[in-house]
Amino acid sequence: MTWQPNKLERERLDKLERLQQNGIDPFPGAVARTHTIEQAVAAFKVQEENTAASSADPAAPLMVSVCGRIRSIRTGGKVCFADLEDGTGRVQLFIRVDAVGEARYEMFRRDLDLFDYLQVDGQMMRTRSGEISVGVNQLKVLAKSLSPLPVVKTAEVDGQTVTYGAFSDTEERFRQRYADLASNAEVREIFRKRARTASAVREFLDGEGFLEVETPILQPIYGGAAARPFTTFHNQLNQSLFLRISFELYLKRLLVGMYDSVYEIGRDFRNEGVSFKHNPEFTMLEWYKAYVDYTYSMTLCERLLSFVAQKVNGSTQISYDGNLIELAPPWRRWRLRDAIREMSGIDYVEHPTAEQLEKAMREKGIELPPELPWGKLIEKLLGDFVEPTLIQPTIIYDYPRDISPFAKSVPGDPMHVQRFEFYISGMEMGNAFTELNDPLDQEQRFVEINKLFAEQEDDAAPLDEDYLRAMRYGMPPNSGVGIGIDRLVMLLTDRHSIREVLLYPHLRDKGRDEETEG
RNA sequence: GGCUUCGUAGCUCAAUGGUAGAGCAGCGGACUUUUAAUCCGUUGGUUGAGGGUUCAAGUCCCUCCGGAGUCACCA
Repeated sequence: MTWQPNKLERERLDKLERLQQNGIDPFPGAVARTHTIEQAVAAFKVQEENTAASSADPAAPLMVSVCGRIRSIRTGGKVCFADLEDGTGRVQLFIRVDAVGEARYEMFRRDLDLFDYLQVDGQMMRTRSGEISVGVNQLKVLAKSLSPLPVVKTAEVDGQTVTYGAFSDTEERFRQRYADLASNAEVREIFRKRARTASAVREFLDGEGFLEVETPILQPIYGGAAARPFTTFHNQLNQSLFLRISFELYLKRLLVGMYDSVYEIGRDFRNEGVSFKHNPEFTMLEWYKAYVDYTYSMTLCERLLSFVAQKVNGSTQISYDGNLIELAPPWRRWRLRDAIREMSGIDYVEHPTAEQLEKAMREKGIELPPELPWGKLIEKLLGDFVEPTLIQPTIIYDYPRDISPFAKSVPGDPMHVQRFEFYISGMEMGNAFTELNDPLDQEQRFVEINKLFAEQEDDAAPLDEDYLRAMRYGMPPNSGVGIGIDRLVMLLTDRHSIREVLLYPHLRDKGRDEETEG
């Protein structure tokens, strides 16, 4: 134990001791709660309405026992007010010395602190100013809070809620997420929405006849996306393993195994830089469905996001970064070539080699690292000129073949494949193909992509022979989609950093020196 | 990884190179319907860490740690 209590904490330790000396267990076990705070308040309102309607004899007092954390205290000589909060809401406590007795009243004033957990028994009532409260008859400490949380106060000023002293230090909020959650109710709401997002996705896909599956996170060969992996090691098997960078290849094997439609929601790991939209581990949704092509997937994406937004926020319209965004179908569909031509003035089809396209881009004054492959140049045009403008949901489709090794060609167009990405608020939200199911073509693509990588002096993903073997048994035509769930949650909660929608975003280690001391 | 910027009391923030401060919280007191409760009094600091310049450093310089932003990376 390396805890060195600060002055405030020592004060609380003293109170803890006083409670114990008075025979009070500050961390008792059993709790008899009759209502959540939300339930207690709701039941009281119902009772009030009934009483008003009947205008007969006043109803018997509504007795409740509620539990929660003390969020604020306003002490008086003979009467105290406090706010108690649990996971469902907040209610005021009205504590009179005559009701709880001198001893308990003094205990409350002297030895209880903000953020202690409390059980109170009493009747629901309204104070003179009309505030719904619990008129407390008995109170019991459930858990002493030894370290103080930030004290947040709010006030109504000109109809606006103004917050004072909110816990807002980004770093500490993420390092001590528990304190962030305890202190900031709106942060708790983010993760409720996140949970609703995941369950809405499942509800929708289950309803469409998809089967939810789980595939390996530890993989002997990684693949299915363009990313550097994390590596790890299995001691007993004496085997190097990779944390998956996508689910793609394992899910498509299941189509060979004759499941028609499968999906997985889970964690991907990519050993790359972090940014407002990148975390080393993130939650991905991928689905694959047999006998359809990417036009079907476009429709399903539109329907899925509308459904999820409706479930999570009660509307297909969302407000993000000050923009009103309509998720209901149909979304704009824009061919990649047209989008780039229109926004950048460059028609890459007229510059069909990397050398030609690079020259055209440099003539436009675009700065480029040397020797990018053709498809990467096109991605750069997309990222620089098109992506930031795509505020309303937009499906960009038909991508260059050389950066899309798992997508089927556009018939009669050797340059393009049946791939689309959809963008909302300038952010890539999903990536989809008509999946390549020709094992000979797939092998050729693997070879091509590895060659491309070799030229870039980058590590290519190892060739997955087993995946090719699976495909040789026969894979039905199909289309698959990958959607970043974290980014979707960002959209639905109007948060502009992925860290805000991850309970424990990755942060650099801090204070290692302190640990080595002990 | 590059560049920019930030790090001061438990929390939110001040402080021309010149005695480190405020509000909230805490502690003591007053108050039987308060609500950012109010009123009186009061405690609280290795200014992220280390070095340097200076008579004097929270402030200027260097290194390191951490955060944020941005660029790069992200078949």
